[in-house]
Amino acid sequence: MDPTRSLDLRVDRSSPVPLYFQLSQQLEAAIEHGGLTPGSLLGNEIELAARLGLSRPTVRQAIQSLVDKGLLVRRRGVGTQVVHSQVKRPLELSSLYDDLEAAGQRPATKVLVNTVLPASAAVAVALGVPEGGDVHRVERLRLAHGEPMAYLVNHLPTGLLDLDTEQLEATGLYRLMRSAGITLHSARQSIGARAATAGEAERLKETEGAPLLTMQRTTFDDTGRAVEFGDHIYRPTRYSFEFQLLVRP
Amino acid sequence: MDPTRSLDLRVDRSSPVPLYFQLSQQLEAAIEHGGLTPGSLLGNEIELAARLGLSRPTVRQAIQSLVDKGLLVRRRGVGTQVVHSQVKRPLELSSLYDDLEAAGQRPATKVLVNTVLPASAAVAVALGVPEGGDVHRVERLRLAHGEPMAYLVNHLPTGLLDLDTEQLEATGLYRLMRSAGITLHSARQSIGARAATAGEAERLKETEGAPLLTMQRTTFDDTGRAVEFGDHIYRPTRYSFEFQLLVRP
DNA sequence: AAGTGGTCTAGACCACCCA
DNA sequence: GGGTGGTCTAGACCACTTC
Repeated sequence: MDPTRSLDLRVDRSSPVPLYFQLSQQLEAAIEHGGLTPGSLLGNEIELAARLGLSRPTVRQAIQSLVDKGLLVRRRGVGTQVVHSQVKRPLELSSLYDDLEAAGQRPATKVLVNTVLPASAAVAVALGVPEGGDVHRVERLRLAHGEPMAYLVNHLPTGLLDLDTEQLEATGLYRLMRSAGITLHSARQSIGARAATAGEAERLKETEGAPLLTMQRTTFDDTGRAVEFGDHIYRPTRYSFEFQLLVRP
Repeated sequence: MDPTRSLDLRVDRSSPVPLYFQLSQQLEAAIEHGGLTPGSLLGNEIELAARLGLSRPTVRQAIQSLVDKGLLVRRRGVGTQVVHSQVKRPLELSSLYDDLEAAGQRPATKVLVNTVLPASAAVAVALGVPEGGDVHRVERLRLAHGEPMAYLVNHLPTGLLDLDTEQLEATGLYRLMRSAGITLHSARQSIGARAATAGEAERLKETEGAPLLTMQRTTFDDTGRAVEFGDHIYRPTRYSFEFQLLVRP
């Protein structure tokens, strides 16, 4: 019992890293690497706090962060248990570029359009800018192994970001935004499907009428400004949306 | 400044509802109803705590829960701000039934198959049960306004739940599971698209080759057991997946 | 320099679960 | 009844932002 006993947990009080974070990282690593097996009960919080020389609230904060990630479950009167695996990561604001890179696909991007033009009505509504005002428009073709995977149309407000075509081909849009100091906060997404038009079919090497996976997304920064509106189509034989959801308690 | 001053916040110490929760509910209601407008800065935590007769950690817990919901943003050295709207709810483990009901569509369900049979290899892997062992299989057609919207195939382990056909037609599977005492914890989803087969087209009143939206989902309870595996197809002209994502800080 | 949130402590009592 | 997590207090010091 109390598998944390054999874990060599320790905190460094001279580190600038918060104590609760040091602890949660070590517990997460132990869960990842098998030191804490699924289903096992952690020892109680008070004893754990005493062993580490921490206060109980600090230990609770560490444990709570792992509960929020779905790695641990607490039951009153019972204890804290490691979730029976299969749970990996909750959904993040995913970037196709990052997804492909994580899958070892070495994505390539062709920037087809990179311009500034007047906002259409739909774009103006999505971004919260005046209709007819200037917005960036970027059209990109994303390829993996030389095969087209997705056709990405994005609109962005002007003045937020330099949209350099070379950078757009070297990385993803989200990384560009983050490195420009934009703090992404939330996004509203809609995923659907429809038949390819003749033009879409040609760009994606599909046939007219072939099923396409579609996504529309508006992304907001932490002040609530819309910073990006995307209208994307994917070849469903090459791409699907995979994600993990946590039920909020 | 400090718009919380005009808000008539109060807590009831005789209530069994936690104080931090009482406070977070009142703040959330104020955000919802316009008492706290987007962008406005809440007064500082210490003063708020003093005004309510609470300790600072309790007030922080209330505020933190709204930060987790994406309604507030904290900035060190600055203060706590109401997010500029447009943010509504983060993604939840959605039930098609609930989604339709929320949209005022009064969904109808036809149970086409409700049986127990040996698990196929794919079902066995998804549910973590032995191949060839007994599992429930449920096939349902979901309709709105008399039009078919989705064809739902679900497999469940036996022994968890009574699957009564009448109840399945009156409500959603998730509600049945919850009322059977199952605590849903997480789900792994995959959303894609493909062309309809002849059989699928007939069931959904589409034509062969028409684009379909597909979802596969495995749902886990809080012990990590797989409690449900679903393989669903949707008519993309009638249904799309809409959701809000929060970026984890 | 002043004000904010971020972290941390050392206690306390309660509600719930299980034997 | 004994042990668990859930809630709560009244302080303290620090890091960061803004002026």
